[in-house]
Amino acid sequence: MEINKKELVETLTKGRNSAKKLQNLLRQKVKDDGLVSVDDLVKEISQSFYGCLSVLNSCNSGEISRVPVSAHLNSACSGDQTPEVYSGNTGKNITPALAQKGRRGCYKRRKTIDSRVEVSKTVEDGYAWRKYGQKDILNSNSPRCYFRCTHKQAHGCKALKQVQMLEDGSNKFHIICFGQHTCPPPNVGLDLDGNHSENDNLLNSPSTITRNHIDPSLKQEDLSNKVSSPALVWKEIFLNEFECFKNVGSLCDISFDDIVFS
DNA sequence: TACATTTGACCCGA
DNA sequence: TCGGGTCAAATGTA
Repeated sequence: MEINKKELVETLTKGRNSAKKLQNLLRQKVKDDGLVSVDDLVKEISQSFYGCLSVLNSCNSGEISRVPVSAHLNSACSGDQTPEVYSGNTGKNITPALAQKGRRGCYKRRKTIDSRVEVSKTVEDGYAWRKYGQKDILNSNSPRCYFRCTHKQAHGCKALKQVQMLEDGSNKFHIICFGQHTCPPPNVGLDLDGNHSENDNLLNSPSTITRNHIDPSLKQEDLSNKVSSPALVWKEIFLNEFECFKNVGSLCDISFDDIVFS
């Protein structure tokens, strides 16, 4: 496949710089002055990453580890691609007890085409997630955990996430994301220049997914692996993104240094 | 007290 | 029919 590597690097760089602008905006509590809005920056960031993913997806070799399905550039930030989840009414009779309690498990099965799949060493992504279920999966020793955005109530955010530990000994997680976040972006306290932040609410957030949520037995081990600074969190996120791109054969000759940080 | 997690029940769809 | 996704009561935690 032929991929415009320069375009990918430029798009990633643009996204990264936009994130930095957003950080400065939010940190200084600058109100929308008409020059550039927070919403615009968030949109720009999302477009940058989705743009890269779309390029990769369009050249899908079958070896891609991160697959943004139905996520092309123009629709990625529309916020309306969140799948319809709950049917609420199937027309079937329900027992009085159920009618009184409200129906449970009433939903439309998610279509995988509305999902984004990734394999990552970390489960943290900066967003606050609330675990709403866990299931043992057939022929799998690792349970699958189900998360929804903590801000579902406050902001009506419909983002969902499924996390399951891989059984290949790689200590990585298979993550499936559904829908787009409509809540404010994650931690703005991250210092993109590698400095410590005054507002480190990412690591302190009780709702941030950790390995403990997937496998409580990792609790002790996880302490030693805990990221020590916001800057490292950011770097880790970026390296993870980059690792995804590197998994595509023709991109292997791009180094992380090719992404110019301003 | 408020919010998060656990866990069994319930339902859909393959 | 059964595996998987979600609900919601019970429980835990700060």
